[in-house]
Amino acid sequence: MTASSPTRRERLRSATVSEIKEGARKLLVAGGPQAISLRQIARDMGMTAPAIYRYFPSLEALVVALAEDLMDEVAGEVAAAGEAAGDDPGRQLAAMARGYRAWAVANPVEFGLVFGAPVPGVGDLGLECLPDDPGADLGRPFLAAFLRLWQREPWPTPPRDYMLEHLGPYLGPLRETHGDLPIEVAYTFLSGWARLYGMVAMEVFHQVRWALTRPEALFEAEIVQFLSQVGALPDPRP
Amino acid sequence: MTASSPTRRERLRSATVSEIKEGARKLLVAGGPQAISLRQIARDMGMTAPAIYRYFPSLEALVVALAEDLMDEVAGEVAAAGEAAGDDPGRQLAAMARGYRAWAVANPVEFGLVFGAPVPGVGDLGLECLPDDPGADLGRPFLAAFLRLWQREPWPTPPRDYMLEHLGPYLGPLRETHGDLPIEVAYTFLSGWARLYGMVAMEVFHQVRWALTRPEALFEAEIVQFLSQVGALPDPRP
DNA sequence: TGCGATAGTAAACATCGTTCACCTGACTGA
DNA sequence: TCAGTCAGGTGAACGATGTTTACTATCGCA
Repeated sequence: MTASSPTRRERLRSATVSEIKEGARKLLVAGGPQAISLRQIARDMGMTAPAIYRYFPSLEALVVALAEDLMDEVAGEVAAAGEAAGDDPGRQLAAMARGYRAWAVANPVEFGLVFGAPVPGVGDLGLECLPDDPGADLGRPFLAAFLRLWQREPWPTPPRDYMLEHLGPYLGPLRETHGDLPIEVAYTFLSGWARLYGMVAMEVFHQVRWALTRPEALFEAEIVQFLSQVGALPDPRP
Repeated sequence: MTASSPTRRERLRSATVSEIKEGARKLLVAGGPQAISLRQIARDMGMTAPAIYRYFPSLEALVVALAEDLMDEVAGEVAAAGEAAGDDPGRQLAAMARGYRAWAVANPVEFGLVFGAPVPGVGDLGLECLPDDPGADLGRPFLAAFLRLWQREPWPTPPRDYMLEHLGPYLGPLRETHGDLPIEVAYTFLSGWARLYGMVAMEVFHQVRWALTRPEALFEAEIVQFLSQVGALPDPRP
């Protein structure tokens, strides 16, 4: 009576859970994480605040659940963008990077909740630090594309010995799920992810406005530069 | 009677202002931005909450002032690290990057307040989007080091025409204070800053734990890689 | 010495998360 | 069919918050 056919009660319950999370997101978007208020959500739903405690043990737990949903949402959009880009791993990488930025720019407050400073008790409890981290779902398609690209034709990287010594011992979580991952691919993936994350967070968090009025221009230039660096584009230099 | 000799009242006042901000920072570190409470600060100071309104018009204003102080602090430490690194601009860049990361790792919550998701009303009011942004003080020494490095010997970049067309029109704020800045330097600076910011934010915000147990290792590898890319290190490749 | 700005207090208001006691209505087992 | 269990919801209450208002005392300058 659990998975096969959800009983009527379970359907109503999950609908209410969704409505609560929708209300929380609306408040989040309108006024930031601080503006998420149980009482306001309940008012919007025509309920009273204590009723929400039948569905979430605390406000914090609700925010954690919302953050997990948002992580799933962005991971889904990124993966979809990659799949819609055809079979070439280079194009897939570009499409996924653009999809990630597009989601972030379209949902800046949500981005801050999921990818920003961990709200005390949220980031440390909800998103644990182990291999089944929700972040892994986001990284996986990037990793797969890098791997296919590498198998087709390797690109220049720092010397293998250096990476094996300085990076290898700390790739534990990554190697548990991808045991056969060449360290060159792991390095390039991590380096590229940091560049992507940095570029997007910088734009969404307003950290670059003092120097650049159109961050998307730099983003596109970096995509071209990075892809040519991993041999996925004709070298853009003359 | 303003600048020359601060009157006794002014001295006491600025001491109280500092004490308030110290209390705010203590609460920030202990429990995140949400934990900054006027009443708690006042209690710790042996006062009542409304007294603080003689010094700050609102809690938000206090947080903004604290954030500005923190930005000054990190900018000062970064600049000091650069100056302590001698005359070579490559060494200066490495020292400043390490100094930035060191401050962030030592003060993660403060980093989140200054470089994380803009608290609604804080990031948008306090850190305006124009050339006198406090972020500029942080970027300036990096920019200067890049410029000296470029004047000594240029490094390979994307083609000048591409950058002039796609990036040039949006460098307004940067060019107002550095009119003669070669666009290659501007691009390298922005790209490098995004990489540095991304690497540090990723570590401090716990966005990479699922793949890497020791982010500092990747950070150091990236410093080597980047510096060799701009010709500030012997190429680490065999 | 007197006066005015300054710093501080106490009380109050609206809001918040959370807990408790209570109620009600739907589903279930005999 | 009927009794009973329990999920879902309410209302009141507690302690905490930011903020405003009215009031008071004290410091420092003329």
